[in-house]
Amino acid sequence: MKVTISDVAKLAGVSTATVSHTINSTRYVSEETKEKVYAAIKELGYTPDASARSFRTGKKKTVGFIVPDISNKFFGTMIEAVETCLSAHGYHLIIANTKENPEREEKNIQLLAAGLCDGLLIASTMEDFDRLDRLIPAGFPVVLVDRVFDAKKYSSICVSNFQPIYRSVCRLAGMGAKRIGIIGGLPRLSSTAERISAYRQAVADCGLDNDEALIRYGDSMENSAQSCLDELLTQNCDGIVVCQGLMASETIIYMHRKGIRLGEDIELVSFVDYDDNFYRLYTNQMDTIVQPVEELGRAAGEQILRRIENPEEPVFEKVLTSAYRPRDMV
Amino acid sequence: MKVTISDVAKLAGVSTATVSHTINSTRYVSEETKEKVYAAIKELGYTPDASARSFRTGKKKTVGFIVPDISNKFFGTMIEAVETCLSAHGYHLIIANTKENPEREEKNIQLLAAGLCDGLLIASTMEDFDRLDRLIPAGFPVVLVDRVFDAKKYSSICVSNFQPIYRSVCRLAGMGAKRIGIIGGLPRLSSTAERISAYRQAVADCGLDNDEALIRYGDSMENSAQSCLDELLTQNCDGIVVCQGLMASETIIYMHRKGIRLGEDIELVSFVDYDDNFYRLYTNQMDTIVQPVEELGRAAGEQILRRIENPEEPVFEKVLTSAYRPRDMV
DNA sequence: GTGAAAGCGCTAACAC
DNA sequence: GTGTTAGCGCTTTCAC
Repeated sequence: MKVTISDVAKLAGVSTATVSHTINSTRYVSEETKEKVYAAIKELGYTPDASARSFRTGKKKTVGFIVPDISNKFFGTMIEAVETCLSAHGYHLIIANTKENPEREEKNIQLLAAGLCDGLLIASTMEDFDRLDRLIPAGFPVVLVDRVFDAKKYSSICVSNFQPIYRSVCRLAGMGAKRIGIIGGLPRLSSTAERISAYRQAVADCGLDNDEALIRYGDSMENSAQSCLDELLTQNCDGIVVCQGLMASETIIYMHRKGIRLGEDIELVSFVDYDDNFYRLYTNQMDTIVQPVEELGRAAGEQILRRIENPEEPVFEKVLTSAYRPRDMV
Repeated sequence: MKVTISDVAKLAGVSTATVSHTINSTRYVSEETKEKVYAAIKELGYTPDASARSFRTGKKKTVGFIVPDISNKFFGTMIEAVETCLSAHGYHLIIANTKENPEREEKNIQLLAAGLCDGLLIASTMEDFDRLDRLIPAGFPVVLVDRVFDAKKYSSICVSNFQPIYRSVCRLAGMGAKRIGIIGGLPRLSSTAERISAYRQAVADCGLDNDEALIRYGDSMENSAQSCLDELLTQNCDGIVVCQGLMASETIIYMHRKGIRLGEDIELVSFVDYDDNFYRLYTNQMDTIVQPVEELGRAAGEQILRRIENPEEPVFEKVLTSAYRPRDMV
């Protein structure tokens, strides 16, 4: 049978209160009493029941993370950073995968906010802030990660998207490109919107061909870049900007297969995944943009812990910056 | 304030028992009572408290997964498959990252087994089965994943490692290689041991150079392959077998940098990560071994659910097979 | 077809 | 310096 705190108390000849205070260091207990308690605990092999404890205290010591795509290296690395931060503070991480599906996100948020976690990290795939907002109980600690909304209701950690894309277009123009295409992520996401608007502005500023057909959207999942590339090539692109790591590697493979040489037949700039070996071989043929994923994860972890332990603090927003890496000079 | 089941009962004019039975469909409730209950729930915005529920029932509806390296694509894909399976059955996934550190594994197992989860999936980094075994409360549902032990105490899902490595060596020999090196993973892991023993046997069977200096071990983390490769090249290897995906991509990059041509200057076979674009460009220059990661994750999820819901079933062992992909004929 | 009430294991307020 | 005890929100047995 399960051994409870009263078994320990009985064997140690003390009250349950003393046992509780001993193991939690929550009030003074004399050395000799402590020893008796620990001896009893050891003898019985007692472990405090975590669910009784969270029930009683209302603290679960867990944080939920709503992720759009676990198997994506960008989020995998982020999850790792989040977990490292949380476990250092005695918290556990519960993962929910949405596969960029708003319905799944909806269901998961409800489930996790209903007493399973103390707080929620959300990299949302929703277009509509109100739809997301409605799912969250008043006062429940939430931090938005990577994808944010105009409404500044929740704390957020994200990466600035405007500058690197603007610069990409300018650099491609500087290399002589005239018709620059762009492959964005899901159109409904804030990050995509920001990137596309940077693209438009740079195209205008640099006096390049302004053509809606040059703007394509993928879904950042497997095999979504290919059709975009087909379309862009029929538009006679001489430069391409890709907004996401997985689609970047698909682009490189596509060019390879078609015998199109990067940096010669076509110029490429792309967001790439941090620490993915794939890109190491192409850094002399294309510019890359690297997001500070680990920092994103760490900051998200720190923020949600703050909100959990101190819910009254004002909303906090952090915008990190990506590293723009011009191609290596050969 | 928090709305509880008694608030609902009061407003609906019924007992808490009826509310509970209504929302759980656990005994007959008349249509009109049901309606009253649901109306009250809606009016008050009631959500049953998950931790009270798990406390009461003893069921947490969560499974813990002890993972050696979350950011590794192999495990990322596996986690995704596990999560998909669990969430389809109303379970949540709690992730703990060990970074191949036995102490972290020890701590995490204790934490997760102490009332946080209904069961545990473990891809262990331990060498010693007893050390692992001691951490697990009697009767606690556990399924070992990917890395197993000789003691058949727990159910397990793994991939056979012998045959693909044996075949690798034979194929390289068939291409004329005489001095075949191998880069294994962490020496303490069952998977590594199995692979190295397959290598040894094939080397003997094919009459190749049998030289301990040709056997190197990496740790499957970033930048662990390089020093192994340096050593193997000074041994005048003409064929190399790499036992892990991340180290495989490092090997390819290494060869690139040194100007060593795969399939010409040196022959290569490697375990590669499922669905990683990186390898797509090299399938005509090397043989690849692809493990059924998704199936591994799915099977692990299914198995742990079975053990949770039916703990008396006998121990179950499943061994999946990897796909050996000879290089593409050009 | 429904209600009353016990009690899961723990923490913490109050009492001494 | 330690003990007594109420009660967290829910499920479930027993009773009618």
